[in-house]
Amino acid sequence: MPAGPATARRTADDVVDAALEILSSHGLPGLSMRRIADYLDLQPSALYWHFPNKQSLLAAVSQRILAPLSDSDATSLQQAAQAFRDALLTHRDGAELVYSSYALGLSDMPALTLFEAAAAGAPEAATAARTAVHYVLGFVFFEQQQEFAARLGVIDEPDADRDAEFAAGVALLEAGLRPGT
Amino acid sequence: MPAGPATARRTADDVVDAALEILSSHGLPGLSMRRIADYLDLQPSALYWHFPNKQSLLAAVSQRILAPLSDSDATSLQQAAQAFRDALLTHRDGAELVYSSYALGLSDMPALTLFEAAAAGAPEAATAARTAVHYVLGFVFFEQQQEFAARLGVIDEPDADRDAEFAAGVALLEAGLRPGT
DNA sequence: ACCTGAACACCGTTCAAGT
DNA sequence: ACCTGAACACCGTTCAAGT
Repeated sequence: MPAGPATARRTADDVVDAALEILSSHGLPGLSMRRIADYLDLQPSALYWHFPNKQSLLAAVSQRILAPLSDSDATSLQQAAQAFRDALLTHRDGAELVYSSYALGLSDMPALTLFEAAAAGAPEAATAARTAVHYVLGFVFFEQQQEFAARLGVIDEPDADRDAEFAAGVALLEAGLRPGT
Repeated sequence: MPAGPATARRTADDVVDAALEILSSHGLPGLSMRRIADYLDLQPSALYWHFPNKQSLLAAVSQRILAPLSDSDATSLQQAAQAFRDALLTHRDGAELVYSSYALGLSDMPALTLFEAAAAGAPEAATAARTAVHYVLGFVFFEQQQEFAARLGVIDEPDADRDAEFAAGVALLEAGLRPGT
């Protein structure tokens, strides 16, 4: 039973770990196959044994970012939206990465079922769930791009009341769901 | 007064024209500086006389995509959202391009003022306008990515009732604005 | 089963130099 | 004022070959 770095072979999960690390440190534009390989002391071509291409690697990263949503016990749209946003904010550029993978049909969207459950009973539950997904993804994407721009000094300051602004948008959706209240 | 292609110098507007042409034919991933230069019979480096970098060129493209909104006479959220979506759908990957430029703070967002005007009077007009911008941008981004995936055969068919689904989301926002109706 | 090495066809950007 | 030519430091992906 040999040991040591010479036999330290990697799994697909190790690759996703490395990608998440690089995502947080360099952002989505800096998340290259070559950088992931470097981080794992591998040649870039080695990654193509674990994943057929970069998109499917990114889809696996997306799934991992959204994994915490499985443990969510949200019972209202507000709680579900907050849990979704928290998961996206955990890694730099999380919203953009998740959004692309989802739109390409390469990963499913656990937030959708969470939202549907939270809106259950309302006549427009399905529409509200989809609308909420777009809203949260869009809001956080915007939020994270602003963080990046602020770091570069391109724009002045990140908005102070982002939590309140986020909640206000969700409240509007909730109000639309219960027209008589 | 010399004539002919030897003196056919280009303006920044010509560059934006070329970029829009390439966006529609090759999509955002295919919109490279080198391809734009090729299209204009220029060296890639020539573009850097007209724009300091690719991001600012993209911001100019974004402004042109949104230009039709200035002529809009929308008086309801529904009308404003429809005009916004139409502008984004006019060019392939329009939503993604506009979204990034906007989030980076490189271009302003005419749809915001359009939405605010349409929601004027309601207590949550400002929040509704921002929420609607995220919703429309997110919806169309998703829609255009699905078109791309469908073209590749990755997913089966584009959703049939996208117009109705889009309108339903907007209706939900409008209902949230008028809680007693 | 998992990886190396080398290659292919690309990128954005800079900068001296031309006209 | 507007552009060329050449270079720099990158990309994703393929594929034969190694262990």
